[in-house]
Amino acid sequence: MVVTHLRSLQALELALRTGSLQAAAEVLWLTPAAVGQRIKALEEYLGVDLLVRGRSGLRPTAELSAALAHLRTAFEELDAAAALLNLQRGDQIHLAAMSDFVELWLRPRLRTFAAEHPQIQFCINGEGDAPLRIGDVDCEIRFGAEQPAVSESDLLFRDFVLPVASPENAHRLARLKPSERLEGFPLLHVDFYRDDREVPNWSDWAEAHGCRRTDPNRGIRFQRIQPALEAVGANAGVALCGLALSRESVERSELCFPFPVSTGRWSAHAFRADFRPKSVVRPQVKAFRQWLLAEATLTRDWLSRICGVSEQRPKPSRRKLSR
Amino acid sequence: MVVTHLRSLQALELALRTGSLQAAAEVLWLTPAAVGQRIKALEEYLGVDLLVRGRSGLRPTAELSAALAHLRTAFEELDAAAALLNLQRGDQIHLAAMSDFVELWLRPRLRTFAAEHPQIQFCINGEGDAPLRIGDVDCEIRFGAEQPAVSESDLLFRDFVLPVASPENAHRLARLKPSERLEGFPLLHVDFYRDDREVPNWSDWAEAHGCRRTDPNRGIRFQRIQPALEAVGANAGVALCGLALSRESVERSELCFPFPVSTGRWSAHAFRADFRPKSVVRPQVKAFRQWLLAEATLTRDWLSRICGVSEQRPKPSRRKLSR
DNA sequence: GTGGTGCCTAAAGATTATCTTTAGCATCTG
DNA sequence: CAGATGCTAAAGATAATCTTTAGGCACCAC
Repeated sequence: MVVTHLRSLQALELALRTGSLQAAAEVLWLTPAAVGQRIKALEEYLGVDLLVRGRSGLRPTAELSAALAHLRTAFEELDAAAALLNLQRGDQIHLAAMSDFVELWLRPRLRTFAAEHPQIQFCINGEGDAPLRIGDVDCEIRFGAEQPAVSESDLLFRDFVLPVASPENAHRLARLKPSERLEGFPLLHVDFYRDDREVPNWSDWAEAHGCRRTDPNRGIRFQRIQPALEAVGANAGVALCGLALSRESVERSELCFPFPVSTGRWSAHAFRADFRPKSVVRPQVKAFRQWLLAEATLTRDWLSRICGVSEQRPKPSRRKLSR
Repeated sequence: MVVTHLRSLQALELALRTGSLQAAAEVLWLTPAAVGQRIKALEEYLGVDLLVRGRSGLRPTAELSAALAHLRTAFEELDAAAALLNLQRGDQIHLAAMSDFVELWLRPRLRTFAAEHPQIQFCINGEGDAPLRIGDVDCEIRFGAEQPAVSESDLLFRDFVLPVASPENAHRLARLKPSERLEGFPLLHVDFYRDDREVPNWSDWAEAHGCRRTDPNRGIRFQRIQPALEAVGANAGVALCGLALSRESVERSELCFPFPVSTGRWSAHAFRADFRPKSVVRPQVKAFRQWLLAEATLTRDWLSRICGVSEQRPKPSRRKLSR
């Protein structure tokens, strides 16, 4: 009187709807083998074959076809109920990330991930496809020091900070002797890196590289990277800023280096992703994390190439990221 | 996009339909605690209460009530599909048992079990509520020796064999000296016990108890107990037959003992129930087994009282029979 | 043919989910 | 107030379920 093998029935219906065990497996976030097992378990229980596995898709057997219509509507109804209950929450990933990171780095790259996983919805800092659910962040991305207390913390990349300018300004500065370039030139201050012990402010930098400048700490201050870069682009001055989030601008030569790359410094802090342990078991989150680390590696490698000096590699906190 | 927590949703819907976790637990063949856990797991996943546990039944919360209609139809459809797939097989118990045992002992007693478990259907020797499925017997009941190879074999009870007669004949015989009672009196032979080394035939019995009788092995022979007892009841003669299946006849004095009970013998063989290992895990089968053993114990105890001599107790093959 | 690819299956072991058990608490009832 | 009834909590046991890895089979291109 009570239906058993609910998961088997679900796999069965989905396999027929999608046309293959593989496709069903993808939707169910399982391996194809698992889907086959689900179905086989039911077939063995009933002692009857339910699915004809042929080339060019799957077909229901005669025994099944009578019941198939009921199965379809049943799972349609369940989908409807699930939608009302917001049960598809599993497909939603909630991020909290600094807006610089989101706007400059994450959002442009996220398109590739979204293309591969159309059903996954994001809620980033409370906005996005997925509705906001307070206190329910799956992953927080920050720029800071290691926090040993946070178990599932991935180091994405450190930043590489050096003077940057617009092409015009860089060209203008290039005509001056390095030691004279800053004198009288407007300096932009990015407070984003203020707490990083390795990142110099203009005063430190000028002194370290024998560059003359009066009142090196005066000038416009920016809390965030993006407005600072915009100011740089608007020829407002030269900024001491990290490149990690600006690969595209650098590659399009919108952002230039008025001083040798060797005058730059790796940050002590790094962009890090902290995953909630409870979230990290979800296959959707696993997939996102895997993708995030892969993208971060690309950025890290690019940075290393740019600055000519390999960043000290972080000890990779190896964790199973498989499905 | 794919519904998770199917079992939780099932428990939820069922709890609301039946009005209590307990009732739902019974239908699901679970403990109430398990049903509560299922529902709670979903509530915790969603971060929302779904069920108001109040006195006088359960109520859905506002969050749930919108989805409830969909859940209902979903599980109705699943029930329909399950019916077509014969998925309710779990509620069917298939028995193979000697017809004597079925007709004389099991069938009258089975009413009490059926009353407690209305949803369970039986298929006994191919007949009954449940459709026949060959090669799919959950339990076989036989009269025979222990078979060590059969793991899940329960000893129900041994038989106690002694001369039995109808009230009339018993009364008639009582007027003769014990040693003369059989001479000229028709003897009925029950071949049911033929292979049992402990059960005497009339020849053995007559000799053992100093009872004169010419040609003690002649007379009508019966393969089964029931026809033999019917013949006894029809005053066809006196039979050497076991009592285990005949409690009701004895208690209604339809079956009498023309000789002292001390002339009876316990059978070496016993009525045994062999459960298929695969079946014995099913809660329905567990429930039946438990009931069967309890009923068997009643019969064994009654037999012991009747014959005044305690049967040697079988070593109880202790196995977990709990839900 | 021959090798490659896509898709399903098999077997094993690992990992979870799920259940039972036992105890506890609150509410209702006599 | 004692006793029932019904839900909940925590722990441990059990069983379902998944991943992994390997292998088979059909199809297809070369």
